[in-house]
Amino acid sequence: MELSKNFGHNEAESKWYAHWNGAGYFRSEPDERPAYTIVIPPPNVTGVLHMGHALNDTVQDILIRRHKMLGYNTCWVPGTDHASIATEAKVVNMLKERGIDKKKLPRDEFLKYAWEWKEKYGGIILQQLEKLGCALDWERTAFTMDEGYYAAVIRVFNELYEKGLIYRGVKMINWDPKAKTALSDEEVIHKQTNSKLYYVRYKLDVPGEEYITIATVRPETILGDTAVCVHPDDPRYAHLKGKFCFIPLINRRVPVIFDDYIDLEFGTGALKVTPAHDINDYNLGLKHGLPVVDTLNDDGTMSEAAQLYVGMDRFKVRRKIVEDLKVIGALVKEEDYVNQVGYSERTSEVIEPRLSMQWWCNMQELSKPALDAVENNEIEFHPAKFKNTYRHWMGNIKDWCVSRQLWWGQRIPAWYDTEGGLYVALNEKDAHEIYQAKKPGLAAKIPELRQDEDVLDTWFSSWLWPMEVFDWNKHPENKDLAYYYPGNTLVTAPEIIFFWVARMIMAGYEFMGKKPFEKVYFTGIVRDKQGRKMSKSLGNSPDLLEMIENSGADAVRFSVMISSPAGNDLLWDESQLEQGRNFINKMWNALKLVKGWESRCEEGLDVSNVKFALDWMEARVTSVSLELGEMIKEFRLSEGLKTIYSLIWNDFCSWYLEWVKPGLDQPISAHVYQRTIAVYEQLLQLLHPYLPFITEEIYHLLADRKEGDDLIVKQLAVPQTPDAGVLKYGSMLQELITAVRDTRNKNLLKPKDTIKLWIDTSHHAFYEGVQDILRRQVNAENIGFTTEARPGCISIVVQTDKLYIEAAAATIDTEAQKAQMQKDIIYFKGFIESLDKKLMNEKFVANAKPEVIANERKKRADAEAKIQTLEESLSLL
RNA sequence: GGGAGCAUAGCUCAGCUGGUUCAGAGCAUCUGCCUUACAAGCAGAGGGUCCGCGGUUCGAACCCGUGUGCUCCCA
Repeated sequence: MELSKNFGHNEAESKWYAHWNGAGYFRSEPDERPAYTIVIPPPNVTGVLHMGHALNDTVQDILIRRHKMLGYNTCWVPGTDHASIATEAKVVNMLKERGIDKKKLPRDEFLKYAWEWKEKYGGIILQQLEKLGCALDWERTAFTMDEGYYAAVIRVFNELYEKGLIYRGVKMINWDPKAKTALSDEEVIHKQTNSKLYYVRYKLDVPGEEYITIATVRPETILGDTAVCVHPDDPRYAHLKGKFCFIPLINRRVPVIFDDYIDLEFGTGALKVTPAHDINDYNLGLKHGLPVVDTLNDDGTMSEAAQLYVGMDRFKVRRKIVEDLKVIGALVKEEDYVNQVGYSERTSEVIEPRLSMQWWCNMQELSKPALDAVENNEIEFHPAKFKNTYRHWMGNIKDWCVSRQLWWGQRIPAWYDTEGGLYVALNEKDAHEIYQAKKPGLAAKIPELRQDEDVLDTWFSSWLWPMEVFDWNKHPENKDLAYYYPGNTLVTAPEIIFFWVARMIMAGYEFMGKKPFEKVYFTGIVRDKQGRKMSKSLGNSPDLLEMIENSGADAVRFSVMISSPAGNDLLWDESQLEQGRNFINKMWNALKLVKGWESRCEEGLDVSNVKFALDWMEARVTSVSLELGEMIKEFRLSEGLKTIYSLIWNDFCSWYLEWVKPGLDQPISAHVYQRTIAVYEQLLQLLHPYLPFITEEIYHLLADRKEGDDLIVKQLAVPQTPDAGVLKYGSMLQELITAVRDTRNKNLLKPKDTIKLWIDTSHHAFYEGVQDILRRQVNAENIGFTTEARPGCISIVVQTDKLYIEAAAATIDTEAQKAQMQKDIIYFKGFIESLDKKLMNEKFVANAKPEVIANERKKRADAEAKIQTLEESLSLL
C-alpha cells in the first residue's frame, strides 16, 4: 500500500471519531471494573469553545483515555450549562435585532425563544468537543435545565428553606442595570478605573457662611445622601457635633455624624453617607438610624426620589450634576483618581450597590464539611497552593444571593397570597395545600397564589452537577450514582474555585453525604505570547474550529499541552502549533520508513549486529513508561508529553531507527522488523491520550488489525524494571557517536569522507556488540582495537576510552588536540581539588550521609581515571 | 489595605527531601549538509553573577531574612 506524503488529518479525524463512537468505546455502563469518572465542566450555551476549553477538555480527554488503557471503566459525562444571565442577555439581543422587545413578551413566549437558542448553540458546542476528539459518553449528555435537573434544583431549594438556610430579605446587593438583576459578589469583577474625585462643599446649618467639604467619585449619589460623617477624633470637625448641613441642589437638611469608621487621610476626612447606594454607607446608616433614599431605578436612571434628573441615566447625571454644582459654587475642585470599580462579569456594565429584596442562602453550616475535606486532603487540590485561596474564602464566607431578576432559569418555588403570605413548595399544588391549611378563610375567598417572578442563580443549579448527571433526585438509589459517584477528578479553571468548585463540594456533602470528587486539577489560563489573557475584546484568541480544520485536532492538542506547566498559565503561541505539526509529520515519516521494510523482510538473518539497538530501545520504552505513569498521576501532563515527544523523536527516530536501518536495498531481519513494529506500537500507546488521531491511524497502518483491535482500548502492559546496564551502555554509545561526529566536524571532514576508527578500551564486549552500529553512524569503513597510540590519527578521549580517528581527507591539527586535552585535564584537576577539599573536611565526613560520601569518592576515582587517560593520550601526541 | 505566588540560557519552563557527572530541556540562534522516512528535515555547536544583598550550613539555584520587580485572588 502506498502511503501519502503527509498525514491527512481531516479525513482521519472524522473517520476515527466515528469509528470509536460507533464501536461504543465512549459508552460506559457500570460493571465489575473500577470506575474512573469525570464530569465535564459544562460550557455555557452562549457561544463557542475557546482556547481555554481546548486546554481544559484536552486535559480531561488525556486522563480519560489514559485510564481507559489502564483498565478502568471510564465515564466522561458531557453537558452544557444554561448560564442564566449570559444566555438571557444573548436572547434579548437576538430579539432586539429581530425587532422584538422582551418587555412586551409574556414569560412563556420568551422562554420559547431561549430554548430555541439553547438547542442551536448548545448543539454547536457539543460538536466542537467532538472535533477536539473528546471521548465523551454522549448518551449521558446533560443540561442544567433538563426537566429532571430542574426538579432537583427545586427540591434542593425546598430542603434548604425548610432547614432555615434559605431566606428572603432586604440587603445591599450588586445590581446590574443592564441585565436588571442582582448578582452575587463572585459575579462582580473589580477593575482599576481612571475616575475623577470631586470635592463638593455642603453648607452647614450654622449662622454665617460655613461649609463642610466632602470628596466623592460618584457625585450623582449626592441626591441620596442622608448624612455627612467625620471621625470623632478629627480636630477639624470637632465643633460640628450635633450640627446639620444641606445637600446642595436639593437642600435636604442632614446631620453631621461621627464614626471612627472614617479614614482621616482620605479626601477631606468628611464622608457623604448614601445608605441606599453603598454597602459601607448602608452599615453606617443602620448604626446611626439614617433614612434610606433610593435614587436609582432598576435600569440605572434616576428615580423620583432623586428629585432632580429623574429618568436620566446615572452617567449622564454624573456629568450634569458636576456642571450644576459648579454653577452654584458648590464644586471646590476635581482631581484624577484611580479606583476600583465593580463590573458585571456577564454584561460588563458598571455595578450599582443597591438595597433589594432577594433570596439568600446561609453558607455557614454548609461550608464546614467542605472546608474540612480540602483541609485534610480528603479532596486533593492540584496544585496544592489553591488550598490557601479556598481556605481563605471558605473561612470568610458570606450569605449567597441566589435570586436573579431573570426568566431563563429555575423559577423560585415560592408563592404569595394577597396578604403577602409566603409558601415555599415543590410545586404550585403543594403550595396551595399549605395555603389552604394555613389560611382557610382567605383561601376560600381568593384562592389564587402568585409565584415569585425571579429565577435562581445558575450556580445554584450547577453545584448539583456531579450528582444530578447521574439522576440523583429521582432515583437516589440508582446503580449509576452508586458506581460513578464520587467522580475521580474535576478539571477546571481556578477562576471558578468559589463559583463552582467550593459549592459543588458543599452540595456533595449536604445532599449526598459524600464528596463529589477525589481530586481537583486546576489548569492555568491561556494567554497570548505577550502574557495577555485571551479574550474576544482583545481579538487575540484564535478561532478554535478554524485551527482544528487547518492544523488538525492533534496539533491543536499538542500546542496547548506542550506549553502548559502543571497549574500555571500557559503562553500560547502559533509556533507551538507548528511544532505539533512537525512532530506528527515526523511520526508519519517514521511509519513510511518502517513500512518500507515490510517487503524486504527475511527470516533467519543474523541479528547480532543490531541486537543491542533492540534491547536498548525496549529498555528505553520501559523506562519512560514508568516515568510517564508517575507524571500523569501527579498531573505533570506537559512534562509527560515532552518526555514522550523526546522518546519518539530522539530515541526512536534519531537513534534507534538509524541503528537498525538496513543498507540500501538490503534485506531486514523479520525478527528485527517485528520487534520494531512492537516498539512503535508501544510508543503510540503511550502517546495516544495526547494525540489520539494520528496514533490510531498509524496503529492501523502498521499492521492489519482484527476487528476490535483498536489503540484506544488497547491495554497498557505493566512495565517491568528496565535493564540499567543496557541503558548506561546506550548513553555511552551515543556519547561515542557524538564525539566522533563532533571531531569530524571540527576537522572539516565531509559527511561522505570515510574514516578508520581505532579504539583503546577495556570494554571489548560492549564494543563488539555495537561495532557495526558505531561504524555506520560515524561513516567509518573500519573499526579496530589497539593498545597503543596510532600515529597520524586524530586522538580523542571518551569517558576512559581512547579513540584514534584515521582520515585521509583531514588536516590534522595536533596543537588543537593538545590544547583541548590540556583544558580538560585542568578542569578535572580542579574538580578533584574541590572533591578533596570536601572529603578532607572532617565536618563533611562526619555529617554527610554515607551514600553521599561514597558518591563523592566515586566521582573522584572517575575523574582520576579520566585524567590518567587524557595524560596518556597527550603524551603520545 | 489583606492574602497567595513567581523571578534559572534570547523565549517558555524542569530542577522532588540542600551534596559540581544539576546548572538542564524544548523552542529560537549559529555552522555544515538536498546522506537510500522526513529541508515540516539531518549532523554538530555556542549561550546562564540560577533577580540584588545578608544569613544558616562542612556545602545553597534549593533553607531563612531583607530589598527590588512582576502576576493573581480578596476587600
